[in-house]
Amino acid sequence: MAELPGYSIGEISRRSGVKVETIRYYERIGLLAPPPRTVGGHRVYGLAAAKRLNFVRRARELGFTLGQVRGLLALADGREDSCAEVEKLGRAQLDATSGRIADLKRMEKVLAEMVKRCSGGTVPDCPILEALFEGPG
Amino acid sequence: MAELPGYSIGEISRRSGVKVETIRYYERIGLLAPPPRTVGGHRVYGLAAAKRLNFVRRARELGFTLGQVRGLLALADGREDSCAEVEKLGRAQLDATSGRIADLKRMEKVLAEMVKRCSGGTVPDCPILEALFEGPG
DNA sequence: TATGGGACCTGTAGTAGCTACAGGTTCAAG
DNA sequence: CTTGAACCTGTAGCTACTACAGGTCCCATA
Repeated sequence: MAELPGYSIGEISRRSGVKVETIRYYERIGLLAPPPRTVGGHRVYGLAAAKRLNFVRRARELGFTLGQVRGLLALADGREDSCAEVEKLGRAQLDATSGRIADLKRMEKVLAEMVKRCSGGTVPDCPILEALFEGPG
Repeated sequence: MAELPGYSIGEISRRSGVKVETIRYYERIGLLAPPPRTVGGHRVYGLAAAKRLNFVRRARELGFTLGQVRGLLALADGREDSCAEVEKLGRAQLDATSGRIADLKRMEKVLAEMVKRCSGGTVPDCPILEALFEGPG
């Protein structure tokens, strides 16, 4: 009976791009199933773990919260007709992202205006501070 | 000797748009000077406090961290030739904001692509989940 | 086979920036 | 004078990690 190849947490970290501490954290909060251990207590992973962690990392990079990632993983696991659900989550995330961009663009505009007004040289009263004090309330 | 008008924390909260708990929090972390109290222990503020809190709120809305806000307030207080410093902070914040927008736009693009691919109807294997599993590593 | 040192282990505490209690006191209107 | 809304303190919780401290394990080399 051939042994399955086993990977240490460090190895799986390298393969997934998720830090060792973060992997342990994910296990602690129940996002990841606890893997088997060596006699000495070290975690031993299969390649599926790296795939799963890669999924988590990607989703996090796209702005999904860990709660949402949990949902996505559940959908991915029990796969019957989950696609519509997944699409809903994806769409919601897309909307949230677009909204966040709009917010930041407004901020960017105000900041650019502030900085521009400041660039005029030495001003007695700082226009940036004025802008912050006098801005809409 | 006329008494200065005094405002309760709730009043100042309404005037500044900063929540009561948050005002107390700001005081606790030393962002705000502790105001005088009534005999019974209630905080009594002047209008300057509302102005300052308004400043903080505006700066926070523009994405400055509390540490940066602390810096801005210090610059605003000791006002001699601080304008250049303030401009530097503003410019840095502008850059950070632009960078964040660029990040989010990348995310938005990927999400939009994922969702679009999903919209084709009933698909056997969910393209969103695929994208998350198979994405760049 | 002994050993050195890097990788691993657990558990706890810290980060930002609030928010939400619990359990009590004060203030102001009626 | 009574009621009840607003205030008080102090602590714990939230998200998503990150950083220790203080120990143990694994394995390549001598």
